[in-house]
Amino acid sequence: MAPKKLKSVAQDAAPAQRTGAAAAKPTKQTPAKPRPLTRIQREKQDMILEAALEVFSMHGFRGATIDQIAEVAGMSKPNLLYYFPSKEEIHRRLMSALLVTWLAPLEEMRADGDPFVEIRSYIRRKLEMARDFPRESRLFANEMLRGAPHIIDMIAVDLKALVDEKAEILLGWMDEGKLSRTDPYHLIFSIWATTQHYADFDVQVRAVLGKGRDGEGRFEDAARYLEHLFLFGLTPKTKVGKDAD
Amino acid sequence: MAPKKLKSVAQDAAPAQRTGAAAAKPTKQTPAKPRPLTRIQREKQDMILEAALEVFSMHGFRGATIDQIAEVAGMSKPNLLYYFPSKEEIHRRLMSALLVTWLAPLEEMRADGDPFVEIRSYIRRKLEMARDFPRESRLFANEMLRGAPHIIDMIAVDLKALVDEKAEILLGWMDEGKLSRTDPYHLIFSIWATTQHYADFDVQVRAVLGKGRDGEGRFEDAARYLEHLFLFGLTPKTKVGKDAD
DNA sequence: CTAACATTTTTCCAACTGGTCAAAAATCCG
DNA sequence: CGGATTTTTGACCAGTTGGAAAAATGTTAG
Repeated sequence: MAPKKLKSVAQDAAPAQRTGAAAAKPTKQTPAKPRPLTRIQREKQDMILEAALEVFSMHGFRGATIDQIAEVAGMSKPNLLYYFPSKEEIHRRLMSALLVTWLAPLEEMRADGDPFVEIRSYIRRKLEMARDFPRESRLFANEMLRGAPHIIDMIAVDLKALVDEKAEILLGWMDEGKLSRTDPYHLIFSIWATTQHYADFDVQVRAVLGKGRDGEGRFEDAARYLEHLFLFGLTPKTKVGKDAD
Repeated sequence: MAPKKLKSVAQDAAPAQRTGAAAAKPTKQTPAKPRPLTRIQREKQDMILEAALEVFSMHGFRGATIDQIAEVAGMSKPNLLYYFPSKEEIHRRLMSALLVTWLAPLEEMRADGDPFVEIRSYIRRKLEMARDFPRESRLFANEMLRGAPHIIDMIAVDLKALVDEKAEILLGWMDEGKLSRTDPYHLIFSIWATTQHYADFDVQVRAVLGKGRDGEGRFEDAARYLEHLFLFGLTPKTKVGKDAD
């Protein structure tokens, strides 16, 4: 229930070395002595990334400004730029951390589990993410809307591989008659779409549902509905006799 | 199949009267003599709106620039500003036209039709819109992601009213036992989510599905899958015996 | 042709943008 | 303490942004 903090994003990228052209070595990677990176540095970087998440997720990359991010992070623009070399770099860091987080729930789907249990808990995990990390969801959506310029590669490689793998599992279940036969890819798409909708289109959901039944109640309604939609939609005809509530 | 042009958006807003403070009357509306608006003016305005749709739908309001819109529209920035007083106004026009278009498919859902036929064709209409008007879908999504600052009122009033009405219809069908009993609001949300996903997350869908099966095939797969998902998920237990396909 | 009008282009501007830099201020550490 | 280092700040810059003015160029009716 309590939104556990996402794994800290910071890892290296020491403050911009300003001493001469020291760090200017265009060796692409500069792993020569990553310099431990003090606790304060990590904290500040996290504050910046947190603020950047807030701003990027609302306005997209181009619509966000460094000043705005700096203000939300509670520091001056030059100070922020002391910790990150550029706006792009902040975004990059945010995106690569996000991708890991975003793929995790699907990775957990196990071939040796019960199909319905696996799918149900996958849906629930995704729905929880939409509830607990709406900004991450919007950040992702913003990137997608723009054609995913910064992550298209990872999408086309890592994500595709993962989905291929899970689609195979789903197909296996269908072959065994444990699952109604449909397109496993579009099945996954529909889980993504329906769950993330509650984060990305939150305003609309709120406005349409009105005041009553907010927060947790809303979430439970959505969870119950989606469960109904997917499970009964996927129940193979042979097992249909089951009369659940 | 051929994406029929959306209704022309232009309606009034004559070229910015520059003669003195003529049009400066801050009376909010300036309907005093709308001036017929020549064919050429309407064409130019449409070109601008078309270009603006292209740009706004990719970069969001803040991320889009007038220069960019002007370039896409094939004219200079001041020339564009001759037809529209400001960037905001262009966006406003685009949004209000969009809302009408966006609500239309749901309005067609009739209480006196067959539930499954009605829902099926609603899904198909929405899916066709995602295919034929992806930019409109993304424009809408972009606005939602930012909290819908420009259309929250219409969402909370007109859209809500429409959804309330249709939810009532769905509830009626459920009462009559023609539809499995679930939350009608979340049902509508899930239709929106699953169909618009194909426009908004097109890059991802493409990347995951890979080269093969693009365009029409893709669309048909999605349509077939969604039909399966929703219809079987909504089939009341009493009618379940039907062994399709 | 020409006056009245519609359209387009050129020039300009103030505010904002991402980003730099040197100096000041904090902090660390022996 | 005092020097070295890290962090923060203020001034600054070149390019971009939304937009205004006005001059220049059509266009059209009489």
